[in-house]
Amino acid sequence: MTKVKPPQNLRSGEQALDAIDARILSVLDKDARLPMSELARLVGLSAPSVAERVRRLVSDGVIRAFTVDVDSRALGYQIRAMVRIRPLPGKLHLVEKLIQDTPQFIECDKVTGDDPFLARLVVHSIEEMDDVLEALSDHAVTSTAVIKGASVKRRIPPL
Amino acid sequence: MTKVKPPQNLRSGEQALDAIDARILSVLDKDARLPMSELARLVGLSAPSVAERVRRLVSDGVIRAFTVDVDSRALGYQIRAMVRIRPLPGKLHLVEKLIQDTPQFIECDKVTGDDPFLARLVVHSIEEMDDVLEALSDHAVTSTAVIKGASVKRRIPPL
DNA sequence: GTTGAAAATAGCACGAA
DNA sequence: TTCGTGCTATTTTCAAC
Repeated sequence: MTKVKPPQNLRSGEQALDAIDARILSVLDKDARLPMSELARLVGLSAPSVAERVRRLVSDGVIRAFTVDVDSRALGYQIRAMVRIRPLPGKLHLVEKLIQDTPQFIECDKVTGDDPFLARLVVHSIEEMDDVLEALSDHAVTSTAVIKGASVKRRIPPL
Repeated sequence: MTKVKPPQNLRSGEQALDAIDARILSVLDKDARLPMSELARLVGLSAPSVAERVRRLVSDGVIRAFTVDVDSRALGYQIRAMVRIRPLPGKLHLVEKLIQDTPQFIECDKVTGDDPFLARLVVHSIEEMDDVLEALSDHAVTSTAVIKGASVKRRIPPL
């Protein structure tokens, strides 16, 4: 039996992106405020064409939003950490709500495995980190890994 | 001895953001392509004023970039996972390079603790996940937690 | 997808609070 | 300093092709 690469799994009703869409995404990923006129120049199309393509990428859900990359350190949050959170029996939903209501958790995924939550935490100081984690300690066990740096900065998936 | 809340830790030469800057960040976080004129309307200032503030936020490094939030699922990457990666002795840098050279890893933090790397993985299928993880298996031990959903979608830190 | 015109927007200089 | 006004250049949008 020959092993074959599976085809790209596209959601129903979708078209694969062509090379120009890929370039558009790549350029917008670096600077989403680029004027359509210049984006057009970069991808070798007219401005109305790229504007239409961008609109299509948005309505297709490929582009979920145009947003800003905010540097939490520039805001004084000098410590970042990834926190694995394991609620005590019966406390899953309470803990999830606590996480959501703690603004220092700027991201939290629900995952499989021993620890149902994996959250990204930003704090100004070790003391603040302790405050946040202690607030969970009656309801969950946490494992904290301080972020020392990034090997891969957020990037778009291969197109 | 009285315990006091530490002051907000600002980087040297920086000013705290005022309420209007906070609103600007909050609005741009939702739609970074908003015209300055409308952003101005939303925060109650004139267009040149907000444009100047946005420029200042960029040059101060608070806004690192304007970018797009791309939905990996809309691109066919139907499985996301967080992978903890522990290189075998002496293979730290080799493994880091392997991660960087694997485009399905769309993010990777270097963290303290038993597992030096924590990476976000997107794949089209379980088979593709196996391919990616197997490529690491000679040089590292991995622990994979499949993402079932998000409790907290990426948001900006409290201002 | 392209071109060209109209409308909206951004950028700049200057004045006011 | 920080914000507002008026002008000009650029950009976006919509039409027709």
